Amino acid sequence: MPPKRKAPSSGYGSVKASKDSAASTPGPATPQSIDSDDDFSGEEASEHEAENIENAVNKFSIEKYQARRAGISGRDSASHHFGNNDFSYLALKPDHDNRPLWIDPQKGRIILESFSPLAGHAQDFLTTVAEPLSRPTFLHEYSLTPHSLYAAVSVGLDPKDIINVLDRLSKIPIPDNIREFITKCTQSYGKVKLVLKNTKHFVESSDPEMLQRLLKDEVIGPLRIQGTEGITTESAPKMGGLVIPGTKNAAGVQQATDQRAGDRPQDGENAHQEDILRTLTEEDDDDDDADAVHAFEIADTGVESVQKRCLELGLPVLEEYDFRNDTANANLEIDLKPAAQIRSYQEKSLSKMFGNGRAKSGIIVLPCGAGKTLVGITAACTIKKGVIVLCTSSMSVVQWRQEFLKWSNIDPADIAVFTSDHKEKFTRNTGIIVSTYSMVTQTRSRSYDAGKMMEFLQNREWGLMILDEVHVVPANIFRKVTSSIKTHSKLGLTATLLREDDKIRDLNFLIGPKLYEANWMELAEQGHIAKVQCAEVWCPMTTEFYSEYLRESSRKRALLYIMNPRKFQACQFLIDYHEKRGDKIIVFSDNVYALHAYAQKLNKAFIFGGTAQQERLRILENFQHNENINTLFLSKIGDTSLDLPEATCLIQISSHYGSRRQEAQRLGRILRAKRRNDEGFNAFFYSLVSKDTQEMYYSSKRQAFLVDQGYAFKVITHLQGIENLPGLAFSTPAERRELLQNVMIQNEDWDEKISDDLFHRNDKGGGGFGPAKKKPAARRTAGSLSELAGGQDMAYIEQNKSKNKELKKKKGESNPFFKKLARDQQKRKQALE
DNA sequence: TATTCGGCAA
DNA sequence: TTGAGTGCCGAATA
Repeated sequence: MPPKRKAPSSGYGSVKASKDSAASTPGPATPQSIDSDDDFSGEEASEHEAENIENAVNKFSIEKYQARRAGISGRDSASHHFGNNDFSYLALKPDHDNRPLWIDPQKGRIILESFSPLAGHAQDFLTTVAEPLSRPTFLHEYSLTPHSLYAAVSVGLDPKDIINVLDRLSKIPIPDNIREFITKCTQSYGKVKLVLKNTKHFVESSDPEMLQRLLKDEVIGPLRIQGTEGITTESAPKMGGLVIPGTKNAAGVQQATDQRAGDRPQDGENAHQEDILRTLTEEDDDDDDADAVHAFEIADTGVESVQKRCLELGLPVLEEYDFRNDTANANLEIDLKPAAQIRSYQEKSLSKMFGNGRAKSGIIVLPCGAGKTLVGITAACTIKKGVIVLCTSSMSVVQWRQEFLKWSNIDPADIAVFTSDHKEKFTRNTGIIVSTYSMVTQTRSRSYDAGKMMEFLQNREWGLMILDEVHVVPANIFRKVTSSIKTHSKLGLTATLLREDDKIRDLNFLIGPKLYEANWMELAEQGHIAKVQCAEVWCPMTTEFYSEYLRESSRKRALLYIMNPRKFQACQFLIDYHEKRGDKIIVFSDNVYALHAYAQKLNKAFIFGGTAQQERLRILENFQHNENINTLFLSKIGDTSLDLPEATCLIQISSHYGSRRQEAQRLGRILRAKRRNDEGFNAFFYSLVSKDTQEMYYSSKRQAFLVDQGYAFKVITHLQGIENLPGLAFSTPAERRELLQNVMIQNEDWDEKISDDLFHRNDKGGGGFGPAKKKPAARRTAGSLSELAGGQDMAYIEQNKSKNKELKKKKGESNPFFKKLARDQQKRKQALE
C-alpha cells in the first residue's frame, strides 16, 4: 500500500490566529464565512478600526480556500462531488435541464456541468465572480469568496447583476444566505478608487457620503492635501473610444462584449437560453451608470497609508489609471506590429484590465507558452506611457526586450535594460526600462551607475509597471518596489498563482485583484498550448534499497529512493523509447548527485548550477539543433529562467517535496510543443516515483494543481518491454549492490565533517577537492567527481573540437562545482567550530 | 578595457 | 526543513 494519499490542510492555523475569522469560521472545510458575522458595509466599518492590518488582510485570505482545496485532493477525484455534495434534497427549478449550475448553500460552492450548451458562457461568468477550485472534464467546481467577488466588482460587475445571472444559470433558486453573502461582500468593494490624474493622487468615489466618512477618519483625513478643501465632482468617464490594439478589428471592450454575443450556440437555442445570454452579455453595460464621481486629493506620500487604512476599514481601494486624460506624462511612441494578432483569451484578459477605459491594476494568470509577454506588451501599447518591466533574472530581462522589439514598433533607443552589467537609459523623454527585482530593491551598497540609475527611475513617473513571474517574489520585495517607484498602474503576470506558503494572498492588495485566469484544458483544446499526456510511473524499490531505506534517516532516504535502480531503469527505458520516436527529452532532478549519476551512466549532457554560462549555452544549443543530442538532464536550474528550447517529453526523477508550483512550472516547459502524434498528444510528462516511499505522498501533493486544471495522471506500474531493453543498467544484483554501496558512501561523506587538510589540497587546485584523503571519499571522488568535469564534453567531441580543447584545458583546473562544494563545506566547518 | 571570480544576502 | 541557485558588487585578471 502506498502512503495514504491525503494532503494536510496546512496553513489554516494562521488564519485562525485572527480572532475575527476564528469566531466566524465553523470548520476548516468552510469557505470564507457565508454565514459570517463579518460586515464590511459602511455603517459598521468604524467598529473595525481597532483591527491591525494583519487581521484585515486575513479576512481576504485565500488560505482557507487552499486548505479546502487540499482537503479535496485528498480524496479521489470524483467522490467528493457526490459524498458531501449531494444536492438531491434541493428543490429543482422545472426547467433545470437547461441550466448548468448547482449551488451548494452550505459552502458557497458552485458546480458547473461543463457539458451544458451554456457552459461556455457560464464559465466566463464564473471565472469572473468565483475562484476556480478544480476543473476536471465534466464537473467544474468554483467557490464564491470575498476575494473573488471583490475582483468581480473591480471589473465592473454589480451585485444585482451577479445574483441575476447566477439565478438564471442555476438549477435551483439561489439560497438566501448566498444572496446575502454576495450583497454584503460587494457592497463596500469598489466604492473607493485611487486615481492618478495629472500626477496627483485622488481618492474617488461615486458616493459622496463615503468620502465624507473617509475625510473624518483619523488616518486618512490628515493626508488630504491642504488647500483642496471640499470634494471635486465631475462626470464619470465614458468607455467609448478606447481601442486595445491587436484585436481583430482593433476592438475595444464594447465590441468584445458584442463578440461574446456573437459566440452564441448556433443551434438548439430556445427562448430561455436567449434570455440568459442577454443577461450575460449585458452584464458589463451597467458599470458606468453613475453620472458623477467625487474625489479629494491626497499627498503622494500618503498613498500607501490610505490603501492600508482603507483595507483596515474593509474598503479596499481599486487602483485605476486614467491614462487617456494624462497630459502630464509624455506619450510613448509604441504600437503593436500589424502582424501581431492577439488571441481571444489574451484579449479577454486585457478587456478586464481596461474594462472601463482606464487601466486597472491586477494580476493576469496564463500558463507558460500562452503568451504572457504579448499580453504585457499589448497593455503597454494601449497605455502608451513610460513602462517599467521587472523580471526575476537577467536572462528574462533580455528576453523581454527582445519580445518588445519583436512584437511592437518601439524604437530600440526607447527601450533600455538595467541590470548589473548593463545600465542604460533611454535618451528621449519617455521609454521602457527592463530590469530585475533584485536590481531595484537592492539595499546594500550600490555601484555609482546603479545609484544614478535608481535616481532616474524614482524621479520620474511611470504609466505601467509590469511585474513578471509575480508568484515567486515575496511580498516585502513588492512593497519596496511599489514604494520606491511611482507608477500609475501595475500588471502582474504569472502562470500559477500558487505557493505552498501563504504569501500569495499579499499580492491581492499589493498589486491588485486577479483579473483573469485561463483554463489550461481549454487552451489546449483550442491548440494554443500543447496537449500533454501525464503519467506517474511507479517503480518498486529493490529489496536491498528498501531495507536501507527503512533503516535510514530522512535525508538519506531521499537519496535512496531517487537512486533506486528500478527507477533508473525506468528512466533509461523511457529515454530510449522517446528518443526512438524522435522526441526531445528533458530529465529533471533536484538532487545534484543523482543528476550527475544518471547523466553520467546514460552518457547524456547535463546542466546544473555549477555549469559555466558559456557551457550552458553550448549545451542548450546542441540540444536544440544537434540531432544526436536529444536528451538533457537539468537540475533545479531548469525551473527558473533558463531559456529552454522546445522539448516534447519531460521526465522527472526527483523534485522538491510537494511543490505544486514546481510541478506546474515544469509541465509548462513542454506546453509550447506543437507536434502532434497519433494519440492526439503533443507532449509527455512522466513522474518517476519509488513505490512505498515518501515520494508517493509528495507526488500526489504535487499533482493537485494539475489535476485541478483538468490533467489526468495515468499510473503506470509496469513499462512494457523494459526487461528486454539492451544494455539495461543495473540488471545484475552485483551492479545494484555496487550502486547501493556508492550511494551509502556518498551519503556518509556528504554529511561528514571535513578535515582541514582538504582545503590545503584544494587550494592547490589539483583536479578538484581532496582526491586523496579518506578512503571512502577517495574512491568516490576518483570514480565519479573527476569525471564530472569531463562528462559534459563527451557528447560534443565530434561536434566541436576546438571547444572541446578549451574544455580539456580547464579540466585539470578548478571547476566551479568543486569550488562551490569546498565553499559549502568550509561554511559547515566554521559553523561547527 | 572588458570579462571573470569571490563574497554576500535573502 | 534544507539546499541549490540566484543576482549584485567590487576586485582581479589578461
